[in-house]
Amino acid sequence: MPKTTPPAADSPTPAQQQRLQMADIARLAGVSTSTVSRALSGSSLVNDETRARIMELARSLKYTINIGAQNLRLKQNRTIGVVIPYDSATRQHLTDPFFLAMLGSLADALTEQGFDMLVSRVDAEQLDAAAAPFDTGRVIGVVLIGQWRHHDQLNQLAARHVPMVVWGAQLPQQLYCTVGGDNVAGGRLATAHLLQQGRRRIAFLGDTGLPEVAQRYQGYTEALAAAGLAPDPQLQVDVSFLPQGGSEGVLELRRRAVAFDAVFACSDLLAMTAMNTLRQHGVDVPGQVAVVGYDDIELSSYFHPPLSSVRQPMREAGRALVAALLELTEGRPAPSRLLPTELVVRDSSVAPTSR
Amino acid sequence: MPKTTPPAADSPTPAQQQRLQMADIARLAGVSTSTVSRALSGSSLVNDETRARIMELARSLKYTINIGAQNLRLKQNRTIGVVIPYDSATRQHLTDPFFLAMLGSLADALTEQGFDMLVSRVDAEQLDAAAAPFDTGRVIGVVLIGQWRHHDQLNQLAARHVPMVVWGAQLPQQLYCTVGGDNVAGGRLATAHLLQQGRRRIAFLGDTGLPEVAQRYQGYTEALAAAGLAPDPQLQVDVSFLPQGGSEGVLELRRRAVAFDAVFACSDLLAMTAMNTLRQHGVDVPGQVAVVGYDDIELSSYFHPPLSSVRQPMREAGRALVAALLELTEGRPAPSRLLPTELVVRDSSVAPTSR
DNA sequence: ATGAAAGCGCTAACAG
DNA sequence: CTGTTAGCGCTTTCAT
Repeated sequence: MPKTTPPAADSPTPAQQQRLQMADIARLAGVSTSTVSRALSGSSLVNDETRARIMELARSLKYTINIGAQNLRLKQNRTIGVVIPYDSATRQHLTDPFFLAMLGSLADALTEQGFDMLVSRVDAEQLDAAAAPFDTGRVIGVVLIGQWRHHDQLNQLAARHVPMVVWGAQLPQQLYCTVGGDNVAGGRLATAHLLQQGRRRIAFLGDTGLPEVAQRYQGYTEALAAAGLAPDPQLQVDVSFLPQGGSEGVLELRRRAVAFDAVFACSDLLAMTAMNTLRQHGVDVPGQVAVVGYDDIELSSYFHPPLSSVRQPMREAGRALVAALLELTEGRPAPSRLLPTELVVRDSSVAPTSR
Repeated sequence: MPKTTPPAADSPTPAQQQRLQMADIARLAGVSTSTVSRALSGSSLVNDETRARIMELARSLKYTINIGAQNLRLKQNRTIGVVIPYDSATRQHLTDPFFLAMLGSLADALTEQGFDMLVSRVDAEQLDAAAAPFDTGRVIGVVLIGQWRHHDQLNQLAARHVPMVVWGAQLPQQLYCTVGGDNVAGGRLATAHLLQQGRRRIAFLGDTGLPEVAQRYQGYTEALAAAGLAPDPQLQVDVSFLPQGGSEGVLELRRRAVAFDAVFACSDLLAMTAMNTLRQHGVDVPGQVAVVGYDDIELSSYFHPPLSSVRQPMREAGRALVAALLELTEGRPAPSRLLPTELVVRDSSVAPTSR
């Protein structure tokens, strides 16, 4: 008769609920742990009847294999890390809805693929910390949302062979894999649209020190050039992605006493606060100044007036990031990807007369 | 002379970068793994010089202890699960900024405490799936964001001794720990404020089938009662938390042909879409109808008109959820907590005349 | 078809 | 102070 000692009747560590483990199931089923292991993994090496019995037992006792031990033995892991850098200067707290939407999209894509998501935040000034969950073996790779100004640090991580894919812009001499929206096209679309609305003095709100913004600015200049216009440096303002950036941008433009009849902002949040500030100064949107934002966050369509915006394909973004990362973890190269952007035209950029 | 075989020069599994491990460091330092283990954990049992040498070696080689193996040996774990249920019917995709803000707040609180965050999404109709990361030993406890209508399922989880704390309302006969805003007070504050603005016909937008909403409604009726008014059922509309809910609510009120001079919406998103729909119907906000929302998401202050809202203390919420969960994982009881709410008054609820 | 035994990478007695 | 040994919970040869 097998011993039927209840699973470790002592309670030494309060944290340790004496969890059921494979040995317990084995004892209860009157077989060895090998058999239980095989049965639970659906091995054909085990008698059908035995397997059924074991599985039933496990299910009724709500036994589940300890993934940590399994991972150790199998040298496998199905967790990937998602790292959201924060700007240490502004201590920006994950505030832009776009980042959050990306997080949701990643969560969905990972769930689809049967992966777990370990989320962490790191100081953007110390991006190498992003590799910590990988170095400690917690995750098999890392998705980094946002490259900021840290191209070099990212290259270093890549050189260390940390499987990593970054949401951001493709840059020259880049050792890491990026997935990002087509920022040049996005900038071009927005600007061309504003030009088409008859606007000629289009202000650009965004910090061109950031790669993604720089590319949008390039698209902006391209569209201007195509219309035979030269960009006026006075119309470009380096503002941060913090919400109040939109307000500051508009104020700066007024300080410069530069005339403008449109604003292209590099995020919807910026566009919204810019619109508010314009309104406070008695400027009609879109009558006097047309506005286009970027990202097309959900709220944009509910804003007043509804905000025109450049949409990035979020669902696709999450999938592409995950797909690329999985390639890398398999040891295969992952080419960077550029996702298409589209312009969503709403009231903020279309003067009533031209509608 | 110690053998200096390079760490497993073969590359069998492409997924397996041959990671550096403790034995390698030990060999390189000419000591045993025990000594390395002790040195790295800062044990005083090891010679200062030896420890320094080992640590230097580890650092220069970027060696980090494999957490999985360490956890297994130590039977410890510093990962907690954050589960975001989604409504399977509407397939609502993590869309409300409030949930996202909560996620950020939790990330911060967990980082502060040196815990990792494993995020997963589960179908709200099968909330028992929320326990999976715990059952498999991946996490030591779970924070559930939102209780929806699944009080009973949550009770079952608690009965199974899954360490879990839920963001939501305190309910009678509840076996699990909740942390939540004081919904009754929130409802009371908002309603009292609207009454004070001279409004008497205050519509309530929110599905009272949800515990949190029911409590806000109770606060609403209490405030009405304090003013000697009885709630008019015609003024309450069960709308979902989806953004379009606000619009549907307003349309329903018009269909009922019921007069109202204020709207209290159970989320800011609802309030915003309600305001848009009112405007589309030529109703002035706040002139004819004053509006108050709930959650005070960041965008509310940038909306037009800026939205009055009941604020929940997000930073505190994350901290409280984490603190309660850690208590539970330590085997101590964790009492449910009610966090204070406050009303943030902005233009949407204050008619220009009364300003 | 099943069990015994070894070992994934680490730590903690127990000896020296 | 340091090394040897055993074992965390699991999977997998290798026998039987």
